[in-house]
Parts: sequence; structure tokens; C-alpha cells
Amino acid sequence: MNGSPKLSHTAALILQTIENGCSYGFDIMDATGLPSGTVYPALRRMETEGLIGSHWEPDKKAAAQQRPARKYYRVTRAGAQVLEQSQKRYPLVGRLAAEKSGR
Amino acid sequence: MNGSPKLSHTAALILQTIENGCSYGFDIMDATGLPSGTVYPALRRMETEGLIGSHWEPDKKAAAQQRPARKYYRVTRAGAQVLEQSQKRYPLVGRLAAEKSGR
DNA sequence: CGTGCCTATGTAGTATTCTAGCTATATGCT
DNA sequence: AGCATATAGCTAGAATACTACATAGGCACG
Repeated sequence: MNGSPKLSHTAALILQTIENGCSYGFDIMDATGLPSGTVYPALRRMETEGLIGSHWEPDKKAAAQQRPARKYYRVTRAGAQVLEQSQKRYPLVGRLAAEKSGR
Repeated sequence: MNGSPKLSHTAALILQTIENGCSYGFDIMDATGLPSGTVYPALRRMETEGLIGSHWEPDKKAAAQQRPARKYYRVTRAGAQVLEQSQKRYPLVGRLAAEKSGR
């Protein structure tokens, strides 16, 4: 029985960043400073593992704001459980979580 | 001209942790939650690049406290410069630095 | 109308990180 | 002695992250 998948420090940081309201790749890159070559493959893996879900923004909306379409992510129930474990394991991630709910 | 070496997010976190007063491997593992297989190789690389220096604790002192000897690290001048760049690049690392000096 | 800049996502190949283990000293339990 | 726990450092091989680059639409400049 497969103890739920454990996240690397970087993956946990990305997941917590989504939880804190950054809902698409570019926003996560901006908030964390991580490069696209880290963020996008990590998002894909976490989606495959069922920790996050995604949907594309309608073309209309993107066109109206004159920019490319965004792919939005949200944390699933399974993802929230794994994130909770990561907050205990990685103090920095735990702190980010506390700051979100805390103030 | 070799722009000074850029650090990964994890390496920057380790360097900042040393700057904040965690001076040996086990202490860094504890403060960050990172595994030994991340911390020790990273310390070695950063020492090779001249970002940190190290020295072994005298056996006497370790024996007196009934534990194995520790290898202490400190941030060099070159390391401090690279760290400063990393604080700008990675918001989380910058925040750790601010909390150290700030409050 | 070509070049550069901004947003946004994505990929190939290399470098780093992580999992799972090991070495070693000391303490305590059975 | 044998086993477990704790501190401390380290390593091999698999998994992940990073650098550098690519794609693509819209905008501005000259």
C-alpha cells in the first residue's frame, strides 16, 4: 500500500503557491522565481498523480484581454492531503501556508 | 566573463540557511527539511565553487559532548555576493534573509 | 514589415536533487 | 551480544530540476 506520494521541496513549493491563489504557470513562475522548465513539467506530473486539476481559459476571454490563453490549475482533495504532509516536512512551505490563512 | 555562478532554488535555500546561523550539515537538514542526499552534495559543490568554507570540529570537543564531530561551514565573501543575487531572484529566499536581519 | 518586447506554454539535454541505503560513535534495552 | 535509537556525514542510481531554446499572438517603434 502505497503511502501517498511524497513531494520534493520544489514540487511542494509549487503546490502551496497554487493553494495560495496563483492559478496558472506564469503566475507561479513569477511568485516563486522558478524557471518554466521546472514549473511546467512539475505541473504535469502532479496532474498525472491527481494532486491538481486543470482547465484552459476560453479563447474569447484571453482575446478580450489581448494575451495568450492561460491554463488554470486548482488543488484537488488528494493534493490538499499531500500538501498538508509537506507543510510538516518542509518548514518553509509550512510558513507560506500559515501566512496565507494567518493574517 | 563568467557571470558569477547562479544557484538553483534549493542551493540558494541552503546557502541562506548557513547565513542565518545553521553551521553544519545536520542542522541545515533540520532547518530546511531537505534530505542528507541533497544537503551534503550541494555543500560540496558550493565549497568547490568557493561560495562557502569549512572546517572540522576538534575531536575533543565532540567527544566531550558525546557525539560525532561536526563539519562547520561559513559563507565566503564570494558566497555572500551570489546569495544577494539569489535573494532577488527567489522571493522566498529573500524573505528568509529579511526575517533574519529585520525583526 | 522587420526587429524587439511582453505574455504564455512547452521541450531537449544536462545538472541537480531525492530515495534508499551505508559508515561510525554513543546510549539504552533485552 | 544483538537490536534499537540518536547524532553526524556520505554515496549510487533513479527521478527531478535547470539552462537554453522554441512556439505563438499582440503591441510598439522606425
